[in-house]
Amino acid sequence: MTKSSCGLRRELTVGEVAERSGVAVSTLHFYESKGLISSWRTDGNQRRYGRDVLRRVAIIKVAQTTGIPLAEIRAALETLPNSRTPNAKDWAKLSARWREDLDLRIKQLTRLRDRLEKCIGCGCLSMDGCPLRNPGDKAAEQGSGAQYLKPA
Amino acid sequence: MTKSSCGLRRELTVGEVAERSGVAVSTLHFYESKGLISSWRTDGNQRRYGRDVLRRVAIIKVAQTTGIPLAEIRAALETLPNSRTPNAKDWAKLSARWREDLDLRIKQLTRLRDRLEKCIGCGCLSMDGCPLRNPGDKAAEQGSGAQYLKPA
DNA sequence: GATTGACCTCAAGTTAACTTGAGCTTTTAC
DNA sequence: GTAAAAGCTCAAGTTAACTTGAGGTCAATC
Repeated sequence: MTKSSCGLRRELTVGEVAERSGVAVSTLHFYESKGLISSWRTDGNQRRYGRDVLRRVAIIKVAQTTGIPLAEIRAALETLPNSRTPNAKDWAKLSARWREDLDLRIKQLTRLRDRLEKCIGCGCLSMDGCPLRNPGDKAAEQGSGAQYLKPA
Repeated sequence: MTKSSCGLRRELTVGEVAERSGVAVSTLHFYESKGLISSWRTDGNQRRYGRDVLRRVAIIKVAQTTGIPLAEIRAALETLPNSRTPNAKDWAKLSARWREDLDLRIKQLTRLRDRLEKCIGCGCLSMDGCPLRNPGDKAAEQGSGAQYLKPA
């Protein structure tokens, strides 16, 4: 902080990124180990980040609120160019990708809500043919873990 | 199955419940251990379930698709009377409770989608004041685990 | 120049929601 | 009446997404 009063210093330390992005240092290490973000090292082996890491982290967190697992987020982030700093267009593509997911998820939840309204009071929920139980409930059928919108 | 051709036999074995509800036997054991469902035992120590367990399981699975954790689901299920078999009104109350959650969740996701649209392409995402990052992002700020709609 | 705070690595712990497995008992079916 | 199928218990394993801890280094400060 004292090192330079220039607000546009290029490199960020892990602590700075943590503070500005609101995630723990350990989480940043973790994300890096998972390939979600990247850094380079100083002579003393300390991580340094480019400013776009802040946006990446922001995106990661936003995507997570929709229920998208890190693996999916990682895959999406990999579509960003890593030879150059991603520009507005690159981010917009990502945005579009998730917008679809979000739209789908919203649609699913809305349908679910309407069915809930219709079905829960009646007897059909325990029957095989209940619209609440059956189509659209595929995700729930598949074993463990948190469900989320399917990649496609 | 052969024991009685009467479709309305009261008691269900764990295997029957598993088959009809689409969850594994181990999952039913697990739910029971977590207090989400209950059963009584035969002389031979085997579980027997009332028919309403099917509805409970259905409800559990439906609630899970919205991202509600089992602990929350359990709490909601506890509002059901356990002295008697829940009736339509009881289930309707549950329905209402989750309907609110669903509405909220849908609203959140919709807002998120709109913000994503507006923000991701521009530079604000990396800034503290970005509407995408800040209000409504409380859930994401709080450490680990899958985020979901807050109980209230 | 020494102390203190920020970093580093790597292993292990944590929570949710289950699944798998071992070893043993009950039922059902032929 | 016996063998296979279905159950039971309890412990341990699994995945995701992190956190915590131990033990050691780097760097900014008085």
